[in-house]
Amino acid sequence: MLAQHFSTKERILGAAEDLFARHGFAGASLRQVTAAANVNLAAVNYHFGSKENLIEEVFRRRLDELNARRLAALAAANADGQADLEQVLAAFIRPALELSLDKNGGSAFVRVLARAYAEHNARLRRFLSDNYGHVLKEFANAFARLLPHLGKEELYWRLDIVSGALTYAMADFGVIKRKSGVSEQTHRERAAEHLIRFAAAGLRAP
Amino acid sequence: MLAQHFSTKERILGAAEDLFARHGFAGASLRQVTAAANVNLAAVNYHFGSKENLIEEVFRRRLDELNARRLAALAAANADGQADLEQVLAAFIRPALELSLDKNGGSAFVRVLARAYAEHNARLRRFLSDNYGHVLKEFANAFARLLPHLGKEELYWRLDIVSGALTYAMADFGVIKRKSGVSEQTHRERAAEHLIRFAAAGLRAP
DNA sequence: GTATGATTCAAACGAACGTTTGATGCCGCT
DNA sequence: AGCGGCATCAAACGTTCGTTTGAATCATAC
Repeated sequence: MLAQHFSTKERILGAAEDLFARHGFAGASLRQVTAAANVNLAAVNYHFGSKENLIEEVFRRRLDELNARRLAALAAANADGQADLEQVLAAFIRPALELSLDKNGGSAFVRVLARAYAEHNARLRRFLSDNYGHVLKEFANAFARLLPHLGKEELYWRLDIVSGALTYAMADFGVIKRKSGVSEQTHRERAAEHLIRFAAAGLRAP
Repeated sequence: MLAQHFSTKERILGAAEDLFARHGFAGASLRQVTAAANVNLAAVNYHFGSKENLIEEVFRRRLDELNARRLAALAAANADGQADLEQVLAAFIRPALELSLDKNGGSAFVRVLARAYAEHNARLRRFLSDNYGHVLKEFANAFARLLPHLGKEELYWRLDIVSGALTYAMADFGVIKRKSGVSEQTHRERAAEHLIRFAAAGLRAP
């Protein structure tokens, strides 16, 4: 399945990402994963220790970069004076879009991320909040500065709605189907544009 | 677990709904379900034929009523003259809210519904589109009349975002935690209010 | 009261699961 | 050449999975 010039660990991570996206964490077996990765069944427990650890590594591999990109984009937006709402939204949304366009399984990962929300699994939520928490805080602060008329609770509600819409849209759960003449890249870029416009108006609501 | 005065079928459906919400379709076993329902393991295959059929029945039981309520609310909103955007949004969102407040597992079901989106399972998607399709069409028409400045494609994108945000918010995936002084009912009603305000502004965006 | 059909039951089916084992291959070292 | 360690391998571990079976139990009708 995956090219031979990737290491065993990388091939497992890639195959796991793809199969977790398609069948869920419980629904994808290590036998399916190792078969798709063209490695021995025992390799998962040798390199990762357990299936649970493998799941966490699938997240860590992508989230580290996603978080870094989001913070960098936010810093860049703030660098030239006060950023406007659309710029901050873009700093949050565009890195997720770019990730979803990554050649090596990025589009699978955004769907895995959406599944993580559906799993109320305590260990996974804790892991994600440890890796995500400070990023969300930074963005909440940026939004609070731009929307001073909103109370703190009101703001949190709206940001929650935004991340829900983002998760759902990037994971392609909706009914909108990509038209045959439109490339996957263009399709997702349009999704991001619509999302930013919609979210900006929603956040500005009185 | 479930009260004894419910029939075997109903007890299975209730327990399945709860466990599917908590562990997913693959993650919840029929042994867990039948133990929680206090029925024999073989009862699932006797009454439903298979696990897949049981999953579909879990959906059918709730969706029939959810769809009927949404259409009734839409008709009522249109009855007294032209409904405004908030009324049509409420006709879509409030029935989902009421369902989530249902004493007998409604809040579990909205989470099951969110899982259904994450599963790209072809059979399940087909089943849902068969049972959901005409309702979404009706609402799309109502929104189109209220937002004539939006092109058809633009409108569909935005409705997709709205249903994503709704699914996510009702399933309680976000970081917003219910405050200790606030009842579950109040918490969800506030979520619906925020959602309607946010979505109305987003849909009206130029 | 007994025959009939629907339901429930304990037990078992083969298949698939995550994990472990111990042997074998491979590579850089002295 | 021989050693030491990582890495890979086929095979097996015990457990759990969805499903099936055939007997026991229940309710209803005559």
